[in-house]
Amino acid sequence: MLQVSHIRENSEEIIKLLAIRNLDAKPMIDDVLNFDEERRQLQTKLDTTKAEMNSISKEIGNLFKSGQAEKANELKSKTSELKETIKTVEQELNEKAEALNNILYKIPNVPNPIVPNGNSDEDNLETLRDGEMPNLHDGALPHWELAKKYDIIDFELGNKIAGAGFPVYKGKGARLQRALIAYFLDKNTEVGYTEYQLPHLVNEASGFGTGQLPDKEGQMYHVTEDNLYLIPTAEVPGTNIFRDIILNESDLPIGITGYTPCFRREAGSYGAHVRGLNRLHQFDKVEIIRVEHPSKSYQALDNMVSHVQDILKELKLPYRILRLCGGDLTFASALTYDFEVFSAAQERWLEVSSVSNFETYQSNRLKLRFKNSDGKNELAHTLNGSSLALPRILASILENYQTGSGIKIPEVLIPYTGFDIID
RNA sequence: GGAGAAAUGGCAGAGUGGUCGAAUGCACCAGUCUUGAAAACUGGCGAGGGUCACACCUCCGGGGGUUCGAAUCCCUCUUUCUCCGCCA
Repeated sequence: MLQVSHIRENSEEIIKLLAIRNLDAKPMIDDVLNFDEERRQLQTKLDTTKAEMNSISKEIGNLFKSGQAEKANELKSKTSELKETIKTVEQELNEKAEALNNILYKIPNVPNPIVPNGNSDEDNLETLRDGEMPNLHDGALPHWELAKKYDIIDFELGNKIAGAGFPVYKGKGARLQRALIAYFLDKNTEVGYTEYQLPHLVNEASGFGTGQLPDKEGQMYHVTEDNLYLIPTAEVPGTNIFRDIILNESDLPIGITGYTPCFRREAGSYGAHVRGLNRLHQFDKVEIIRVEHPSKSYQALDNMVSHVQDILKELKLPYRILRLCGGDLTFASALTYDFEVFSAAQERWLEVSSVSNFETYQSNRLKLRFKNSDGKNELAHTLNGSSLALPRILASILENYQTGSGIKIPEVLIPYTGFDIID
């Protein structure tokens, strides 16, 4: 969420930038400013009343000590009115603060000025296209048919065991999946990310910390018995490592990586049950997360982009990078680059990674701060990205690397798979 | 799952109704000394709100209560530790 103090000082600019998201933020910002003003007035009133109460209490204590019980009891009778005032003002204050928060939760992050205008994914700005388009042989198949032909992914079996969107990987398919995970983790740790194994379920506080709650509650699987949520991405447990802590400036930058399965209900989403691996309820992903000094976060974002780029180059997959437009930008992000890989047999681009800078939007809610050179506590910037998401990478490898005699394995993966062809 | 104990600042650890936002030690920061470092000495050192800045208010695991007054008493929840049971 945005900081109230920041809104107070930059309301005009914020409204202007939020317009990039096609959002008329003026009414909400005005509400914030009004509620904040009222909140502070109530706070002052409460504080002075409490101060009065405190000084009377102190006096009573002194009177008792000096044996003037009668006087003390006289004073006591004065306090009941103050108590009443404190109670009612406190309640008003809580209501006001809650109203303020409820609006703040609804205001998305302020986009970076370079975010292009636009309504949908069609307006995203392609910033780079690279890699060779494969020349497929006649009779090339989409990955779901390849999966069947070589018996490496069983969608029906997953359907039987759990439901649609829970594929079962078998034999070389399972091994390729494991190879990709290991390869991605190695690539990430090579450039300095620390590997973590994280919980796959998180509590309510963590869901709030990264903003899945209260808004997107319906998108997560909820274990009601224990009030835990299955993670939709490693971002949730990974970023919550840093909830409620104050770092030293010298601790920055921090980079972590982790593999986790991701669980998504995809409730109400368009094409929830599209074919093959394109959209699943459970999938694997290796994530990178960074905590950065505010002055360096955009440099870090560039770094992450070129890192993901390196991996796609090594895998020799044709890809493009998109700078997401205002209409396609996720709620908490200030700037996002999406990576899409061209899947030759489907003849379409598939999103395989999304790399974002959240600036202080997450850290404000997380209370993730560092002590800056002035000795003041300052919110750090958080960033994250997939490096990378498995299913669509797998799909594009299967499709792009298919030949008449089997599916070749990208060279960099052979040490991980132990075989060089699926046939 | 059963029985017991505990939760205080970055860490350790005092504090059982008022003078406690909290002793002390360690860690950390600044300075003196030193060629430099260490040691020693001096000073500083939790967070949030509020203010131009002060004042002032809040926070001793979370929530509620008793009281003029709560870190301290009561209720409740959570977590941790020990023992027993079960178990990959």
